[in-house]
Amino acid sequence: MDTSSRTPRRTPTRLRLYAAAGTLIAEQGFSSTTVEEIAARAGVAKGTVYYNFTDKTELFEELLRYGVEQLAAELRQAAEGATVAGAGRVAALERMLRAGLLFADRSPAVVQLYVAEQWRTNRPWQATLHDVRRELLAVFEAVLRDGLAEGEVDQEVDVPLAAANLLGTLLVTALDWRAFQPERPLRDVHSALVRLLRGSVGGHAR
Amino acid sequence: MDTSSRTPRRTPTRLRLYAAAGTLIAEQGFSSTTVEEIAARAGVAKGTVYYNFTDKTELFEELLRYGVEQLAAELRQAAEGATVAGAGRVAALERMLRAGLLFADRSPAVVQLYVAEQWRTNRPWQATLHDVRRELLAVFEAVLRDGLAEGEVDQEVDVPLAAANLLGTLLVTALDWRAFQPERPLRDVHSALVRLLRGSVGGHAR
Amino acid sequence: MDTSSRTPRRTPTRLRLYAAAGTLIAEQGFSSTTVEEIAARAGVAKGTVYYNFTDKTELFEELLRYGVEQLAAELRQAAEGATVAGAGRVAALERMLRAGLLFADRSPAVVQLYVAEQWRTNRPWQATLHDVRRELLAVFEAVLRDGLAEGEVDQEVDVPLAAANLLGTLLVTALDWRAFQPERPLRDVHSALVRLLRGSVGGHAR
Amino acid sequence: MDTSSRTPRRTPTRLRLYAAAGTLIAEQGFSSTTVEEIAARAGVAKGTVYYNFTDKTELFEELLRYGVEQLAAELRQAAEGATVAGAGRVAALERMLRAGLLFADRSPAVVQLYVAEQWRTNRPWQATLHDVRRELLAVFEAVLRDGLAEGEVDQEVDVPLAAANLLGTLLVTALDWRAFQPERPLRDVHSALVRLLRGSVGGHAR
DNA sequence: TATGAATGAGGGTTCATTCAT
DNA sequence: GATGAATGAACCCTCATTCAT
Repeated sequence: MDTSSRTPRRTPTRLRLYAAAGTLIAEQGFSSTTVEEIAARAGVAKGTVYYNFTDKTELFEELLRYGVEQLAAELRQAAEGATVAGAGRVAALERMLRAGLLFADRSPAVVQLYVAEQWRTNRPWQATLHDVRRELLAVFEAVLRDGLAEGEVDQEVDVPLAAANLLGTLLVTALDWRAFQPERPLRDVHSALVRLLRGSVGGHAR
Repeated sequence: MDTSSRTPRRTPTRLRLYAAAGTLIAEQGFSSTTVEEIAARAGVAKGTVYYNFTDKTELFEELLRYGVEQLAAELRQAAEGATVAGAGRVAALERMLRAGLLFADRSPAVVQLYVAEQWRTNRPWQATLHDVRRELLAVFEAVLRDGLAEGEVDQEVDVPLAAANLLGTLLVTALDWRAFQPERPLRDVHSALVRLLRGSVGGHAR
Repeated sequence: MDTSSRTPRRTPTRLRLYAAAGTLIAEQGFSSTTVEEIAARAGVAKGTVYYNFTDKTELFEELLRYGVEQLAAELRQAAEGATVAGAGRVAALERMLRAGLLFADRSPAVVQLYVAEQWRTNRPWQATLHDVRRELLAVFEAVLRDGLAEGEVDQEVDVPLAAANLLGTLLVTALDWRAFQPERPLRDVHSALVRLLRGSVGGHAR
Repeated sequence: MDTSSRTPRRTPTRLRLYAAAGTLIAEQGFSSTTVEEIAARAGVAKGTVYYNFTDKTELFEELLRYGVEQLAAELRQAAEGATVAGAGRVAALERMLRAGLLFADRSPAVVQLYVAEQWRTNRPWQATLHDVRRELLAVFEAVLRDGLAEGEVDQEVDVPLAAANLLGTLLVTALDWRAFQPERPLRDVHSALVRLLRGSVGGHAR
C-alpha cells in the first residue's frame, strides 16, 4: 500500500545514486568522495542527493544495506539451490563461496565497503554495519548448524566462529583476487577456498 | 635509505605521534581524523606534527611502514623459532599465526589500518601499501616454499595464492576476534585458524 | 491599485499563507523561515506558495501591508469612536492605545514583524515598510493636530515627534507585555501607557 | 591569571570582528549577513572568524553581550553621576535617558540588534538576550526603587513595568531619531523623552 | 489551482598547512 | 625543537525557485 511513501525504493534516481556512490566510495573512501562527484556520476544535480537522502551518511548507510542485502540473498539462494539439488551441507557451503565470488566480481564496491568499514569503531554507520553483518552470518550459521545436526560437519566445529571465519575469508579472498590477481580464473580461487573450507568444517563429503 | 632529512627517525615525539595517529585513524579513518586530534592525543601542538612530518599523508605512511615492519619481524621470528626448535614448516606456519594474533592483540590499530586500506585503489599511499604487503607475503611464501620443497606441503598448493589467503584470513580473523568476541581465549581462535591452515596446505605434520 | 494580476487578492489559500507566514516569521525571522515551513503550516504544497505569490519577499510584503492596514483601521476606528462619543482628543488617544494593545494581543505577529524590521536599512521591503509607517503615523498625527488646534494638547508638543514616540512606545510596550508579563491584565498596561501619554501631550482632560 | 586562556578578550582581532559584525547585522539582519562579509570588513580571512568563535551564532551572542554591557555601564555611570552631583532620582533618570541617546548615536548597531531581537522567540540567542535584558532593566529598577523609597516617585508607579517601559521607549525613540529624523538635535529628542518620563513617574522634581 | 521532484547558487563550517615567534 | 594564530580552499548542506504534470 504505502510502500512507495516512505522509501520509494527502485526510484531510478536512488538506484543511480547507489551505483555512483558505491563505486566512488569503494575506490576513494567515504570522506574523500564528495557529494558533488557522486551526483555528477549519477547524472543529477547535487541538490538531488539531498532531496533523496537526509545526508551523505544516510546515502552511504542505505547503499550498504541495499548492497549487502543483495549479497545475502544470493548466498541464501545458493544454499537453497544445493538443498533442492539434494547436495549436502558442505556442498551448499561450497556453492555459497562460489556465489560470493561471483557477487564480488559483479559488485566489488559493496564488498570493498563492507570490509573496509567492518572493524572500525566510532563510525556513524556502526549500527547499520552490525545489522548487515548479522544477516550475512545468519546464512552461514544456518547451513553450518544443519550440517552439524546431520553429522556432516565435525562436532567440534564452533559454529559462530566458523561462520565468521568463512565469511571473512571469503570476502578478503575475493578482494585479493580482484585487486592482485584478476587474471586468475574463478575456478582457482574457488578451489583454494574450498580447501580452507574442508579444513575448517572437516568436510566428510557424502 | 631515504631517511627524512631534518630529524633523526624515531624521536620520542615521533613515536607518540605514531601511537596517537594509529589509534585514531584505526577508529575513525584517515580523513575523519584531524591533525589537531592527533596532536592533542600525542600531547603536542599542531605545528609539531608539521615539524616532524612533511604532511598528514607522510605521517600515515611512515606509521604504516613502522607498524607493518614490526609485524613482519615478529612473523619472521616465529618462523625462525620453529626452525631452531626443529619443528616442521607447517608448525612454523602455526607459530606464525599465533604470533600474528598476539601482535593484533597488542597493536590492533596497525592491523586495522592495513586491512581497511589494502584493497582500495586511488589512494595516495598505494605504493607504501604495496611495499609492506610484499614484505608480509614474503614471510609466508618463504615458509610455504620450503614446505613444498621438503614435501611437507601438498604439491598442488599454489604458493602465492595460499600466502595471500593465509595472511588475509589471519588478519581478518584477528580483527573479528577483537571486535566481536574479545572474551574468547587466543587458544580458540588459533585452533580455528590452524584448522583452516590444515585444509589449505594439506598439513602432513611430521 | 497594483492588484496582483493572476488571482483575486484574498482567497482562502492566501489568507492561510498570511497566517502561517506571520507566525513563523515573527518567531524566527524572515530568513530563518523557509517557504517549505510556511507551506506546511498552511497545509499546502510548496509550489502553491509560488502559484499565489511571485516570491517569498512578495508574500512577506503583502502580509505586512495586510496586517498593518488592519491595525491602522482599528486605530482609526477607535479615534472616530471617541469623536462620536463626544470625548476629547486626549481621550481619543487613550482609546487608540487600548485598541493597539487589543490588536497586539490578537495579532502579535504583525506587531512583531513591524518592530523588528522598522529600523533596519538595506532590506528589500524598505519601501513597503515606509508606506505602512506613514499610514500608522498619520492616524496619530491627525488626532494630535486636532488636539493642538483645539487647545487640548500643549502648544509646545512637536506633533511628528510625539506621534512617532506614541506609536513606538505603544508597540514596544505591547510586545513587552506579551513576551514578559502576559499575566498582567490589559488594564495595568494601559494605565502605564496613559501615564506616559499625559506626560507627553500635557493632557488637560476636558 | 589564566584570564587570557579561555576568552582572550581585547584581542584586536575579536574587537574588529565585533565592530564589523555589529554594523552589518544591524543593517541587514543576522541571516542576510554572511560570515565572508564580516571577515572581509574586519580585514581577516573567513577562517579567522572560526578560529575566534565557535560559529556565527556565538559571534553574535558575544557581540550582543559585549555591546549591551557597555550600554549598561554607561547608564549606571550616568545614574551615579547624578547621585554624586546631589541631584534627585528623577534627574538621574533624565541623565540616563541622555546617556542612552548618546550611546545609540555612537553605537546604533547594538541598539538596533537588541530591539530587533528582543521580542522574538525560538531564536538561538534567547538566553543571552534574556541576560542582557535583565542587566539593563536592573539599572532602571534600582533608580526607580530609590526614588520610590525617597518619595520622589509616585507611590502608584509599578517599578518593573515602568522600567521596561522606559527602556523600551528610550531605545525605540533613539532608533527612530537616527533613522527618520537624524537632523534633530539630541536636545529635542531628550526633551520629548523627559516629558514621557514625567508623565510616567510623576516627577516631583526636588 | 495545485503539486512535488529536481535544481544549483550560495553560505556555514572544517581543516590541512603556513609562518612568525 | 616547538608553538598556535591565521589562512583559504574545499566541502556539506540549505533552500528559494522552476516546471512538468
